[in-house]
Amino acid sequence: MTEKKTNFFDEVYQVARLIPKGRVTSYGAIASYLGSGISSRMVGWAMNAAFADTSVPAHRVVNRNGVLTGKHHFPGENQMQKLLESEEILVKNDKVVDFKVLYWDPARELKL
DNA sequence: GGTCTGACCGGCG
DNA sequence: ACGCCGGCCAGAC
Repeated sequence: MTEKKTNFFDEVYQVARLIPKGRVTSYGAIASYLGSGISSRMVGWAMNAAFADTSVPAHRVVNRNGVLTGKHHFPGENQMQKLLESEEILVKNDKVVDFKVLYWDPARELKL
């Protein structure tokens, strides 16, 4: 099989790009949407490379608590928050305000 | 070439 | 309620 084997990295990028503006999602949500053969940790690791890609809004991906866990990886400590605020997403104490409201679940939105 | 960590999550004690 | 551990894949030392 010359097919690419589980390049879940690309899959994560695709889903991340599908995140609507002003919305956020979690690593586990993407992992769950991609199905078995992937865990949240891998999403984060994939995001590490995705964050280097401006085409991938990695700043819209947060953890289950809605906390900007990966903000420390951005070029600026407040870079991630700045990007979120730029999209009308309020961030307080490194946490997304109304996270559950802005939460965008691919397994729910893309399922239909 | 083996081991460990890594932006997490969920279950179990 | 809190703490620890296991799990999934891949890259780095």
